[in-house]
Amino acid sequence: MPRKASLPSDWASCETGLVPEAASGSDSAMAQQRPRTRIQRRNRETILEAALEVFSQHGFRGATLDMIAAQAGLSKPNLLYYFASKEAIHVGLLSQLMDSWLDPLRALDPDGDPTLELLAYMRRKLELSRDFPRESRLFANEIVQGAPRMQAALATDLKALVDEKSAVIKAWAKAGRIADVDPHHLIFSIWALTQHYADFDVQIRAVLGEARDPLAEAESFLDTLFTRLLAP
Amino acid sequence: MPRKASLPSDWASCETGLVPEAASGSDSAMAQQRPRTRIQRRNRETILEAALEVFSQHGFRGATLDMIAAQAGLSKPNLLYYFASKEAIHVGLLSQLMDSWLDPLRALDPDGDPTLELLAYMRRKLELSRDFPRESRLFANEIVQGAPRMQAALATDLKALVDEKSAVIKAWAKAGRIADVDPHHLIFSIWALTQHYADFDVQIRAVLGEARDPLAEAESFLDTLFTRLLAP
DNA sequence: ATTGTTTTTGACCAAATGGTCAATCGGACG
DNA sequence: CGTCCGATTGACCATTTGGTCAAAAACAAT
Repeated sequence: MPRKASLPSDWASCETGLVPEAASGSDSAMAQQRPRTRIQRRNRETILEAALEVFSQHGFRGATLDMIAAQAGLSKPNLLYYFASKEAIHVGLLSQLMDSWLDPLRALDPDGDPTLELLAYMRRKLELSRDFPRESRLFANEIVQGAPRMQAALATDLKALVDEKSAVIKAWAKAGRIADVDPHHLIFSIWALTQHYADFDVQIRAVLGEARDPLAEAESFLDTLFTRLLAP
Repeated sequence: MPRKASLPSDWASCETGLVPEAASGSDSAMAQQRPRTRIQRRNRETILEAALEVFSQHGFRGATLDMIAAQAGLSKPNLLYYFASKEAIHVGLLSQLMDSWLDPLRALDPDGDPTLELLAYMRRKLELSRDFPRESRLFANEIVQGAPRMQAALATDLKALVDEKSAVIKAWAKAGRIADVDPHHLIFSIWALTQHYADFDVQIRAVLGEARDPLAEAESFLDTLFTRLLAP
């Protein structure tokens, strides 16, 4: 697993509610879409990376175009050459993120061993907290403030996926293969417990003090927790 | 338990790291301290209440003095008559909050029944999420952004209290009265799971859809979760 | 080179925002 | 009623900030 990496991206300076990478086929008609030149792709990438750093640390309002420009090593007008507005950068980041954020849940296999599948899901989420804390905080910032730019995506895509997987979990419970717990809240608990280690990092480190590895300890603790919770 | 209430407050427009209500005894020497007139107490209260509403919804940078003034029904210069600056309001709110936030943990009784005590602690925290979601979000906002105005308090008071209670829990575990889990991470898990329902409220409601009571369901789910986790 | 297109930027702008201040208001008390 | 002091505010100010624009570089293709 990579310690520091970045997730995929796309062009669209317009509002992509949560549109995946698909539907890119036609490169013909309609104004410009998707990165054209290599330099465009590179600079958009640079800007999003810089914006992630700044937005995740200061929130949307707390971040300024100047900060992002400085972080990206570009001039402010140049940012706005690639993105229509500050908001467009933020939305770009968010929609890019949403997808990768749900992948671990998508990977939950209905045909696998219930407990192992759920534990694996928890571990994958914990890895995201370890490897992509900035993404986690960006998301947290957005949600805590009422998800002004994501509500739609939450109520449609997210809900759909969670409902689907909840049905799987419910079936497992009915079959007596795991304990009979509410699937939705089980998923919430995985989110809460794993993301907490990224979002509340400062608090956790302040309490634990130096010389401890919160994420490593978390893994074994959460392993125990969910193993006991799910035991039929 | 009150559905909507407010937590205690204090004057001090200066930075009260996290000073409790105590040490108020002398009302004599030293410049003005504490509310003098009734009207002052009332207005400071009004401002803090308004600020809580605004800060918790928009974060520190996202909130403006005009918003707070409007919410409080006061003029902007009037706000600044009662508080030295925007930051002073925020700090006032935070230090006032910290205390009430830790009360549930303080109440953990070393002489009580281990499982019942921990379950009661969890329930008390969940009640805070239900009755004081704005306070929870204010706190979350601050921590997610690196706790720029609270780090000191976290590393001293919070750590001290958590360490103290962790020792109690560890003793319970050693005595075989509860399962042998890491006390710090047990406490983290209680924080994560209970605060999640306040901080990520929009997400939870978006996923569950209307006509469900997240907090009520959470109580029985978390009851099950911690009961199973702690069973010796 | 020359021309046409894409990038880049210095100089600006209007709105928002935290904060100040002198002047006014209001009520308690003599 | 008049005085005094705390409370209130309209008008202002300096800075920040998202965003624009025309002109200058870079670059690509002929």
